[in-house]
Amino acid sequence: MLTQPMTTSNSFRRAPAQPVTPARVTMFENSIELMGAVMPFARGAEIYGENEPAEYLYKVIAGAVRTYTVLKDGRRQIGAFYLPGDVFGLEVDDEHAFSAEAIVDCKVMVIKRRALVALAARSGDVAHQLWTMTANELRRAQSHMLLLIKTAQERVAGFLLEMAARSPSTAVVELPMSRQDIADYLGLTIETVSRTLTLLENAAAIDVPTSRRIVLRNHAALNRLNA
Amino acid sequence: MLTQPMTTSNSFRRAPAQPVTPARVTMFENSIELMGAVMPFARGAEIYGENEPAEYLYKVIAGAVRTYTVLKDGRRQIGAFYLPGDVFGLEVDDEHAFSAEAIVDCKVMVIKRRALVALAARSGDVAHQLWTMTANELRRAQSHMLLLIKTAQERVAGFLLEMAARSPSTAVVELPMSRQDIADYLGLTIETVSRTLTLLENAAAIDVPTSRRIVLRNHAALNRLNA
DNA sequence: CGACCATTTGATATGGATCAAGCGATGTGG
DNA sequence: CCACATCGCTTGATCCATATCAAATGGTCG
Repeated sequence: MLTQPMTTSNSFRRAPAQPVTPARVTMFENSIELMGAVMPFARGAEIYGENEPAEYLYKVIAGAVRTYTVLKDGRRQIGAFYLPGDVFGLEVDDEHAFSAEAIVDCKVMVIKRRALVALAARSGDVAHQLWTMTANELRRAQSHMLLLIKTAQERVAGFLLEMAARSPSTAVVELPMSRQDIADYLGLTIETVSRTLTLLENAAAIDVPTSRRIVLRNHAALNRLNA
Repeated sequence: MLTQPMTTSNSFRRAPAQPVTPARVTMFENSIELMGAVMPFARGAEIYGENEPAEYLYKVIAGAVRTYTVLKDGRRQIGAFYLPGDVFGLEVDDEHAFSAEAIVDCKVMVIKRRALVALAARSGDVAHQLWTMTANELRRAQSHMLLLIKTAQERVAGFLLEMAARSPSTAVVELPMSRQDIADYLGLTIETVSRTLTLLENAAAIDVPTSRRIVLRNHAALNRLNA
């Protein structure tokens, strides 16, 4: 029984886009394929919780995932969004630092961490892949950090450009997440996100045909904002 | 010839405090010792620049280092502070993501990245260490991210607790960095940092006998703020 | 059609930024 | 040794971007 109704559009399939050498990809992907099982998660379902032992790592096959943590006062900070092809939940420690939830109905490949770490001990290539994936997360966290010190316009513009870069089309962004998710990712309120989108629309930088679809009309203008 | 006069207090020596298993430490430290040369850097000197090829990685022996990036509009964001025992400049990519500067006169061990990566390819332990160090950076970046969405009081309290945890004494923090550095680390202005410290002092949470020395009088109160 | 939920829009409040001045420690030259 | 310049820090007054509170709109599903 699913914890949430299987509703609406989970039509967010994309090609993996990891910048690694073909040889390594193949080799590593093969390892994953061998060890991983694909599991479905319903919209809103928890994939793992903060402070739970990190027994698995995960790869998004279809759908979208958010990781987050909740501060003492109830504010939620989203650490990252993961789209098809992205790996998440990779920890060196034995505990997850964030919780993970399915944003929409998802298919996620689940891989035993111990098995992969063991394999890494024998294969330099696998070890290098684990290291690279962690470093990619580090880069992502660092640029997320930079977003958080900017103005609302810069954050929203930066977010849209980031999503566009990860989308099949750099012109149209299909957002799997709600305004609240975006707000919690950017450290803003839902109202400010909404107002800023309206503002960008009025400035002819974007179109918002539906709330979950954003057309980037003027990358230059967005980049200019993205200080 | 030094780029900056050898002035004032660079009396910031601390014991390394990396949470790794003794066996691994020894093994890895030996590798480093073998490959690394200790170099002095004068206060304010650049250790490496953003976008420079990452040929080396570094370990602070004495002093303190900041990494930073400058946004288009001139704002500077400090990525991290590194104290004795900390490793920095470790990249999987071939380029540094941030610039690094000596905050005070420093002694820094410099290690050839290629040599270490090559060693990692043969030694699972070294590979694991590289991975662990990158993961530690990731943790640090993630908690830094969380700081940046908080209020000024929470950020300053969090910063002080972080510094205290890394200090030999958890009660007295000797700050190697200026208010401007702290401000750029916390995403605040120098004025707000100063005001907040005064506020915490008035609230009897801390003492500020000199501007670079902070006495934590009430950890509980600081923790409470650190939402 | 009507209820519900997400999003947008409007009005007001506020925390931190900005602009500006004062203060204290450190170092310099007379 | 003292007067003065400099620099880092603190304090004060005002402004503004974003949060907060509140209401209207719109899309979705029963």
